[in-house]
Formats: sequence, structure tokens, C-alpha cells
Amino acid sequence: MDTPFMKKLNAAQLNAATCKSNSVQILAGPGSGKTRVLTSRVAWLVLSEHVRPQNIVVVTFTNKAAKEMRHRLESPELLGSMQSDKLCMGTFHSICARLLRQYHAHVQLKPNFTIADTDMSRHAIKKLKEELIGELSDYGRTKMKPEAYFNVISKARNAGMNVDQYIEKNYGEWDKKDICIMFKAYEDRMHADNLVDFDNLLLYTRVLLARFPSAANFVSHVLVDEFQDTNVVQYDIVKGLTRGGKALTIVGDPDQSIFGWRNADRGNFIKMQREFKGTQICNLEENYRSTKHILKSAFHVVSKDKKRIDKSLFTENAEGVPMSMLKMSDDTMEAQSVAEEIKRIVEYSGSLITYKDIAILVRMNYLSRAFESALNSLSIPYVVIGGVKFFERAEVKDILAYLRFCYNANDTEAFERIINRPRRGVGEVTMNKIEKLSRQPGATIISVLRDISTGKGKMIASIPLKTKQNLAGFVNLYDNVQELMQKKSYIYRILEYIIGDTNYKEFLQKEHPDKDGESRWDNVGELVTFAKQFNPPPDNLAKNSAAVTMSGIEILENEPPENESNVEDSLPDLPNYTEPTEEEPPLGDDERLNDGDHIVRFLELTTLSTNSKEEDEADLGKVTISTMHSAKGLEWPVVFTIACEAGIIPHQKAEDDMEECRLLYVAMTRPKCKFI
DNA sequence: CCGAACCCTGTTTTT
DNA sequence: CAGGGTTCGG
Repeated sequence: MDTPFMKKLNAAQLNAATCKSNSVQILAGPGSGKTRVLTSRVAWLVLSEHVRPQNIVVVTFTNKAAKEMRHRLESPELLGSMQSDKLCMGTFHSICARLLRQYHAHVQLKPNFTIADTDMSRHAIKKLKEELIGELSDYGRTKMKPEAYFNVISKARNAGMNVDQYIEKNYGEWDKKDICIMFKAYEDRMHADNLVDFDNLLLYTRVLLARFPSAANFVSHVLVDEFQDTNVVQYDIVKGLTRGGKALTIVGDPDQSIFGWRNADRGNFIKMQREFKGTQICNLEENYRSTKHILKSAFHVVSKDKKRIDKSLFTENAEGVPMSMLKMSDDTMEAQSVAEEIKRIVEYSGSLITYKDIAILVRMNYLSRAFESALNSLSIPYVVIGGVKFFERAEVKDILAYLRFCYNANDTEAFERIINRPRRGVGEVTMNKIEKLSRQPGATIISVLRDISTGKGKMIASIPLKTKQNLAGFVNLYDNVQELMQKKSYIYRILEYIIGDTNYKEFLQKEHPDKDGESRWDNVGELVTFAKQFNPPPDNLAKNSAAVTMSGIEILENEPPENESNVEDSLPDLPNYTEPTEEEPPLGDDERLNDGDHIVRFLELTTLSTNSKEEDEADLGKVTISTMHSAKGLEWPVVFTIACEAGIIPHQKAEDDMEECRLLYVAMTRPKCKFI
């Protein structure tokens, strides 16, 4: 019972971590040890209450939080990796993806659906705009950008509406007609392409859990981090996972609710109290991070929020020095002085404070530019968090799109991305013809391409011989990758084959003759290295280890990869897979979700995870530049909150100024006064 | 009909 | 600074 980690908790924390109630709300202000309590509660459930870890679901919002949680629970002081690996832990989106993969048939999905990121969604809408030219109004055709459509559609879905509900509600509203048309067309297109976008990962899961509650049979305890960020859909998913409305623990802080624009609703705290009878509320009021000065100033900001649920926060920490406010004439000057100040602090402290202890928090990603160049000019090393993510780089997405398309040949978005990278002589016109033909009954993109390249497709006249040859090569690449997948080759081998067969390096150099080309090529290499963590399913490791030669690349089957698996936020391995039956999903209390094959795991991790290589290097003596949003949950001894001016924070387009206050509150509570 | 070369714009926050 | 739009040569 008295496990070592509990001795590290104060009375309120201990009470929260070991609360016997089935429904617990832990309201935790900044720096009050929220993550420590949540991880301790998981450990307590397993070690003292003898709950099986495979029956515990831990949901976070960001990959970073999931990673941090996993890291802490792996420590022998808590669970150790043997036990913690069995937990079902991840972001909302990754857990939903797993549920849908397992129960695809229950929500009319094919087992090999792929996940569309925001770029792909927008691109799909852009194309639909052209196709729907006859149906949209003048305004919808000329004034509405794809992004505008997508934002409205996404907002509706985050408010819990699917297409049919949206159309039902807005039918007859003349100004919503374009959206209705686009919404419907978009959903149909995604379905036809066997694609699920971010919003639908959640919406489909909500439907799954509502219609097949037993899909959550394997769950006995649900814990949710950052509950103030949940929207109605996520709330329903959480509730669905708890089935009878039991065994739910949430931690959160209404004052740190900064995702209202994504329909996050602080009302979910009250809703939970109403719907989960006997909810215990535990307040964590002692702050261990901030100085008295900072806490006071930060509280002053957040208390502007008149609708705020009143709660207190105190600290035993020192008074500290007052915050300093610097007024600058312009952004260059601002960046310059911050950079100089950083240099000064490091020198003045005699390197007691180093670069890694310092962060610059910005409201918008692009604001980091000025600071990057200022830091560069003083040769101060830095990392940007939340900028262009590794898996969002064009060259990385290209290679991944090849894998996606070969895995899900309906993925038109992936196809469009890769067909001209490298150039194959297919332009917009030919592309449209191919797509149109592929959408006819019985046809697929590949079947159309096969017809063209073998000359059978006389419906497409006047395709140059060169293009035909290129397409034949593409079909060949597809077939070969299919074969490799069937053989359960290592992913990095498949990627190497794709990269080699497409001559991707040459293409990159041609597109980016400067130094840029090299760094892009490095990224491709890094992707291959990353892929080495993914092992094919174990059952076919022993058989035939013959070397196959294909297009000059030697493919060694079943050779162990160089890296051991060490993947954050991939949900744990699970050997025994059972096909879901029609009515009753297969998982009993003992069982866990199936992971899918290594290709799926890889594709999901790369589309659902945002962390870049650089972020992992944040500890390595570099200044951190981060958005205020992604700084939540993090802390540094020295924090610069920049561009605190009207229009930036609060942002011009902000719908809710109180939320801007909360955002500034989050930023202001990042500095920690103890750093040794 | 494709693609290279040019100029233009305009940027919230995340999965 | 990329991503879209436009123009022009093959």
C-alpha cells in the first residue's frame, strides 16, 4: 500500500491520487503537480487496487503529454515498463484510430483506411470546389476559399454535428447552402477514398461507442488529462469508454482552457458532475512552480474572466523578483534585446542558467522568425516547437504518400501528391481524366493507369509515349511495393525501395539546387532511420530469409532492424487478433485492442504525431521557442513572453477575449523558480 | 497539354 | 517563404 511514490505527494495530492470514488475530478492549477498525481493514480490503481493495466485507458490531448506520461510511468518507482506498456495510453486521436481499426466494419470502414491530415482535407475541398462549379453560388465559387469551407465544416463537427445533422439544421438557410453542398460532397469523397480525417476519427468513434457499447468492454478505468480542452465529441467518447458511467478520473484546470476555438467546453466539468453520480472533486491548490510575484500577476490577468469558476492557488515559494516589462519600438528591436538579454543572463549567472533553461513564448508561429534570426546572429542555439513538424515536411510527406497510396489504393489525395514527384508528365488535365475514370464503378486509379500504360485505355487519347512509360513505371512500383507488403518486409526496406526506384534524390536536387536540397535529402534519410523502429508482425520472422533483388536494390527479408523499438505514443503491442463479429465486438475484460500491422502503426504514428526530431533535442542546451498553446504543461527557469500587445494577444480575430486572458495566464505561469 | 519561371499575397492557436 | 496564380516556350 505504501509505495514509495506516494511519499512524494502532499496531503491533497495523495488524497486525489488514492480517492476511492468511481468518479473523480482533480482541479489542478498550474504547477500543482497535476501530472504527478495522474500518474500516481494510475500506479495506485494497478499496485494497490489490483486493476489490470490493460484495462486502463489514459487519454491526453497532445503527443507530448502522452510521451511525458509514458516516460514517468515507465520509471521503476511507479509502474516500470513491464506494466506500463500494457496501458492503453495515447491522444484522443490515436486511441480513436485504434478503436476504428479494430471495429472498422462496425462503422462502414474498410480495414485499410488511411488518415487524412488537415492539408489533405483542404486539398480535397479545393478540388471539389472545381467539380461543383455548377452547384455553388457565385459567392461560394469566387469568395469562399477552400480553407473557409473547411473551417466551417470542421467547426460544425467539433460541435458534434455530422453532415446529415448539419444539413437538417441549416436546410433552407440560403447562406449555408454552399456549405451544405460542400459538406456532403466532402464526406462522400472521403468515404470513396477510404480516408478518415482528424474530426471523423472522433465522430466515428463516438458513433461506434454509442451503437456498440461493448467495444469498450476491455475498459475498466478511464483517466483524462487536460479535461478543460475536451469538446462535446470528446466528452461523449470518454463517457462511452466508461460504459456505465463509472471509473472516470479527469484532471484539468478551467483557467487553462485555451481551445475554445476548437469547441472545447469548460461546461464539461459541470456536465460530468451531473452525469456521473457521486463525483468527488479534489482541488490541488498549492503551486510548486511560481514565485509569489508571478502568481499574483498571473492571477490578476486570469481573474478578468468574470465567468471563471472561483478557486484559489497559493505558493510557499519565495516572493521573487517582479516581472520585468520591456517596451520596444518594433519587432526587430524586440528580438534583438531578447537575444542580448539571454546572452547576458547566461553569462551573469556563471552558466548556472544555461540556454536550455530559457524559453521564448509566442502567440503565433510566424512571430518566431525575428527571434530566430536574432538568436542566430548571436550564435545562440535554439529549437522551435510547433513550427513545421518533421512529418509535415514536403519531402517526408512525399515518401509517406507513396506508402499510403500503396496501402490504400483509393487514397486519391496521396496519389495526387506523388504522381508528379518526381515529374511524370501528368498535368492537371490528364490528372482529372484519370480521376474521373477511376471513380467509375469497378475502376480504381491503378486499373486506369494499367489501361493507359498498356494502351488499352483508348478513352484517353493523346497521352505522350513518355508519360505512358512513366505511368507504367509507377504501376510497376505499386506492384512491387504491394509484394513487399505482402511479404511483411521491414518498412525501412520498403521506403528505401521507393526512394531508389523513384530516383527521389535526383528529383530533390533538381527542385532545390541549393543547399536546401541537401537538408531535404537528410530528412528523407531520417525518415528511413525512424522507420527502423517498426518491426513486422513476429509470426513470419523465422521463415525464408532469402535475399530478393528488385530494381537493383537488394531486399533482405527478415533481417532485424538496427534500432530497437522505442516509440512513444504507439499504443502497445498485442499479439492475439480476432476478427470482429457482427453484433458483439470480441474484446472481453482481459483483452486489449489490436494494433494492426506495422504499416498501419507506422502510417498512423506519422500522421497523428507532430513531434519533430528537434523537439527531442530541446534538452540539449538550446533555447526553446514555442507557441503559448504548446507551452502548456511545460516550465523553464527563464521565460520571455513576447509581443504582448493589442492585436497579437489578445489576437485581432479572437472570438473570446477571456480566452486570450487565460492564454496569457498559461504563458505567465510557465517560469519555475527552482531549477537545480 | 506540361512545366519552368515569374510575381503575388498573407499568415491564431492543434490533432 | 511557401503556395497560388499567371505567362510563355516546347
